Amino acid sequence: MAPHRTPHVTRRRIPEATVARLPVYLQILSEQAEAGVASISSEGLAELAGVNAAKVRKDLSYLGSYGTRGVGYEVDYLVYQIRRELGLDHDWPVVIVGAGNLGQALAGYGGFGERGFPVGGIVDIDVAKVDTVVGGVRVRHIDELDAIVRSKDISIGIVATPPSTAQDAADRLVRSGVSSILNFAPVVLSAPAGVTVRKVDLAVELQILSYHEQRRGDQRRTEQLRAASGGVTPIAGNPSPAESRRDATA
Amino acid sequence: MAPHRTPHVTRRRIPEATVARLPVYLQILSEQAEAGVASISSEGLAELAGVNAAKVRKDLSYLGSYGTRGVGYEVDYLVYQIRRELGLDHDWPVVIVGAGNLGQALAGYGGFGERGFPVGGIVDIDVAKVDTVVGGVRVRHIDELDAIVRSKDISIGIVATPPSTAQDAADRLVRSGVSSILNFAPVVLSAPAGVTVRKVDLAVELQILSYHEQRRGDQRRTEQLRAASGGVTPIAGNPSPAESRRDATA
DNA sequence: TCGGCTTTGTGAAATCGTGCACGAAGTGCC
DNA sequence: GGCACTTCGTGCACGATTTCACAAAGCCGA
Repeated sequence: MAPHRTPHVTRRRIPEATVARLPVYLQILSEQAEAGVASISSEGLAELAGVNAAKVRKDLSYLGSYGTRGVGYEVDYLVYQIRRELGLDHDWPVVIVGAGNLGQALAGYGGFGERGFPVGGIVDIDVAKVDTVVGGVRVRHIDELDAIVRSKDISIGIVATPPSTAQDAADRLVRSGVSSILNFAPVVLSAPAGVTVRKVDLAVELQILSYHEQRRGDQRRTEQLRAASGGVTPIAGNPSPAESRRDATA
Repeated sequence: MAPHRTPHVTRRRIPEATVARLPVYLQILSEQAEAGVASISSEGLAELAGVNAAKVRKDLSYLGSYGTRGVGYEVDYLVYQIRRELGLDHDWPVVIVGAGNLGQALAGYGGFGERGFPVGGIVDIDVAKVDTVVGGVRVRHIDELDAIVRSKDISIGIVATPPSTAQDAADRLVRSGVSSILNFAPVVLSAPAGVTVRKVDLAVELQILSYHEQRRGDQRRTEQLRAASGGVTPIAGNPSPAESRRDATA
């Protein structure tokens, strides 16, 4: 019989929206733990995370029942549970494909290693880049991708190539055995079922902001028109009633 | 009476989920236009964007009725309409706060300017960084933020500081008159109503992937157990039936 | 002009995510 | 031990989003 590592029976599936919020809670809770806070209420956590308290409770309820009524949640234990659920009880080395501007920045950005995702390798197709060192890691040729992935048992790959070669990069990653891909190239990648792909597109984020800016402009213009045309003068309402904050991802 | 610039009466509000997809369609359509494709069906666009065709039609319907039944959509016209709706008919200069690793990479990443978001300025609080040049832009001191924002009429700010100073950076941006913020720091920013905040957190993205990886591992272990315990042997089912692809943002 | 074919635009149903409201459970004071 | 108070866990209603299904519309060849 296989040794029973953790008694971690796959509990009910966690909704994607919740999964996207857990890392945020984790971040906040870690800070609180650091600051010596021992327990926190759903209200308190909600405040810090900028969400509704009921949502926090519902989210946490997917982990099981780890709160104490009348008291709140024990910070340390919550940190432990969330880390376990997210699979953060061990490191996940990542490999970066593309050592251009973005790839270098990602490799140089210490934040990954600290948070459990050390850069296990960075590769590029351009031989001129090979053997240069970025963020303490030597760039290797993309043909070595297989060897790197296998030797370090990597399952997460990061695509940081120009758009034209992104699909090729993804295909190579999949062939090497990677099953999760974080794509920074502004293209839609296709991958076989069983491989999770997430995309981060900076220009898309800015375009979404642009939409809201545009909309604000329209609104102001419309209001000015209405005011100028001598209708009922609005009595200093909120400058913008709707959306107050938005947190992305998901 | 105010001059009637565009006959752009604020049409019905576009759902946030749709707004997040429009930039992706735009990207694809621009490529198609480039390649000489004159018209495209919802089916074709859906295929390229990795979404459902009905969704594409509904999304586009929020722009008005720009398709021709039996034929499809005229690519050029669609590009024009989406750009207009997203407010991309003019540039939106941005200001970057924080000239560290990430700030430099963002400034150096040419993709912004090309897609309508030129870097109008980059500031840092550290005088040692001031006057260095990154991506063709001279770093200036954060005290000059006001002047930069006003002189270039900037409404979008990018926070690329360490987490500890991110809220301060955001506050300064708001005080300078910026009304949209893209936050790269791993903290939850608070901002007054009327200011749109979006967050991009690379570690969060990786943690979401980690969750899925973890889950896959659990599943495989469970299957092995089931198989080993001598039940009905499954006849080579899909290694992982569920999720095939996911595109991020929002 | 007509009939067959394609593809859009959109009601309606199904699904997913959010927030309220409240019973249940625990704490601490008297 | 009992009472007042706090905070969790969750059923339920509501709103947003997705998907289906199909009538309406346009194209084209006969």
